[in-house]
Amino acid sequence: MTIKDVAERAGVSPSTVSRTLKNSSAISQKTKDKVRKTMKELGYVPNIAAKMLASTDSHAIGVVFPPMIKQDRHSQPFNMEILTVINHEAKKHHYTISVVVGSSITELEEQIKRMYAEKRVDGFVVLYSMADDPVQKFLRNNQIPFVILGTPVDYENETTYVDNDNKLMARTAVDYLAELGHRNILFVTDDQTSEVFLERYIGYEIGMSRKDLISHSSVLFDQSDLPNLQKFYDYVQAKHITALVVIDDMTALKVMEFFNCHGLQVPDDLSLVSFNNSPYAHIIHPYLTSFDIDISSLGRVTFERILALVQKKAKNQAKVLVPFSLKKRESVRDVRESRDENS
Amino acid sequence: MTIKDVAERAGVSPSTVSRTLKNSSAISQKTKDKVRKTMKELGYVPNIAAKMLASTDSHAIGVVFPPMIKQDRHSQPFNMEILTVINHEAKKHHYTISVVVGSSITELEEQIKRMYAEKRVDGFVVLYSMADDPVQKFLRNNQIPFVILGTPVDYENETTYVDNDNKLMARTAVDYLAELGHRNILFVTDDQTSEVFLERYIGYEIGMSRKDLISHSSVLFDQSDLPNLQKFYDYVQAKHITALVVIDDMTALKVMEFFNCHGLQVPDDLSLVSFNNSPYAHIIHPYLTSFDIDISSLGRVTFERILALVQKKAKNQAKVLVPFSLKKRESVRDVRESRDENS
DNA sequence: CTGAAAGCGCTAACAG
DNA sequence: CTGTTAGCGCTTTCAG
Repeated sequence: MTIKDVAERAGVSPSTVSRTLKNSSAISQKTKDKVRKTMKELGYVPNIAAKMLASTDSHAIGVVFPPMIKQDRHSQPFNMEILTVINHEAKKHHYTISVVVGSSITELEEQIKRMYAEKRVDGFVVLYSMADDPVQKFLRNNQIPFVILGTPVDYENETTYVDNDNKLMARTAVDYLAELGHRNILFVTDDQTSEVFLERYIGYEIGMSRKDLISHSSVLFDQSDLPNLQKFYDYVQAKHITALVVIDDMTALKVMEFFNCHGLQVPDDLSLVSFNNSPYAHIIHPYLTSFDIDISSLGRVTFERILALVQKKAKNQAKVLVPFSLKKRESVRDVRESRDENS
Repeated sequence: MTIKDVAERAGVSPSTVSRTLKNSSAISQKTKDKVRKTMKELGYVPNIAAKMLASTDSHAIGVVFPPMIKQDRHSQPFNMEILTVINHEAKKHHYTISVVVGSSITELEEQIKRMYAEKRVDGFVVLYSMADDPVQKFLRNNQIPFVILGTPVDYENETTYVDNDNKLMARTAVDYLAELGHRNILFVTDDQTSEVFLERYIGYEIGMSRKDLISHSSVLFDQSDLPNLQKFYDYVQAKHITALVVIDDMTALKVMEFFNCHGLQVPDDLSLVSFNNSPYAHIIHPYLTSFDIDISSLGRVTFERILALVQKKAKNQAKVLVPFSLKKRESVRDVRESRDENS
């Protein structure tokens, strides 16, 4: 089943068939219809290899996952969800998704280089962002189309990216907590290097200062680091912390568990808001108050952008911020009443 | 950078370079060395499209995920972990992984058909197994190489698959619980249609009958189905159930939470063993006693099999059972002492 | 053991 | 608006 067979059967030349495939405006509607009909009849499907060879584009996009350094990374439902959405969009446009996964940046880098050299993909979607990322550097230096799902650290004005407004989210978290009477609020994370942490932390700081509250350093929550855990606990007690903003739902769960073991209950003693609104938010009570980051939109827009780039329908840069929403559930308590009692 | 450039520079013909690439035995070692050296010098990377077109194989494998019907499916760390492992193996052999994900079987089917028609992949790895799966049927009918990660429902003797011995795992769970004095044991699942459920449930039944214990019907745990939840609770009370075997860690967590809300504690009132030993097993106390299914081996073996199939180095059928191990943690209690007291 | 040459199926000037 | 033709880079007979 080749283009030739179709051409012959339809009584036209191969190039006409090819043009019909691309829906070229240089072909009359009548001919197109005829050709399309015989394509259907013959069950013709274009051979990708030939198309790639002749046109040097592959109709495939590489999706680069963050390095799976810690086992925990695997458990972030985000990865699978975004893959599903992106793939769904890709399918609509007859694109295929190839993946780049690895346990180290180096591994990712090697794979990307090979994929690019082999011309297997037309461009990449990068699902993470961090400072001095060799992957990003390589893509940029070689002018390979890519879009970041996240906020770039460098070259922000030269790279296309889509993200939520992380700063605003964190500010919103602080505002919400402050409204309910919380004044001593802490930011907790499981990683202090990622750009998303940085953005959210800054948002927290801004939010705090706007409310004339003093912001604290972020605390790194690592289940295996007992001494620090102890310090964290003491700090919460000493500073009369009543609320925590936590980097993601899974970490929030762990934090909750930690305090629970030490006699502090969420939300009675400690309120908690986290990010992502993943399935983790509904597993155990209290269900988590969490920001919905709208993964569907993130994925859809991301694919639209990379498509525009590889098809050169877009100039080189664009940034898109996808709206979020706060899902209010059980992990936050209104502490105003106690204040009223005292006053 | 084409094969021609290399040929010219090395003073040989393009076909010699091509043969060197395939490490053909018809080329002298000396020539190979020379050619390889100049390939290095020139940084030559073969063009996949050309290779595909000429040889009709793509050096790519499609990985088919289970239909993401419920949001929860996204949260199974298994998917991401296995993808990482398979991709790692693929990389070693210079293969690329393309994914097939979707929210329905139909979506998966469409994608597979297209990928195959376009000759984008040489074969597939299917990460699930269920009765009357159109995907499997399509692959089988068209003689497309594929291996199932899981146990096939039909045509077991004609299809290559790799899995843990699910029956034996469930039996082992029962044995372990029985050893510690449990006699009334229930099997809990969140899905009664998958083959893995069936296998494990049968294993449970066998285990029970071997110990002369009466096995119960499996209970379907659905957080949103309150009436059934109530029946479940009553049943546990009425039958003096002391231990649960639960289909996976995430469900186990939910079950634990459910009983906790109703005043039954794990492991004091109820012991619990689950499957997969995923990160969920360590999030909150009591940490889960769970079967480690050795995802690394599963992934590695699976890729080996599909590679053998697409390279026709294997006959059409093989089954591999990967060993498992039981990680004993906090969710199971030894109840023998109380029995001793009574006797 | 090595080279020459004929494609693989499609695209994209270039003509008409 | 449509056909002709020359490749894209690699594989693979067929000769030698």
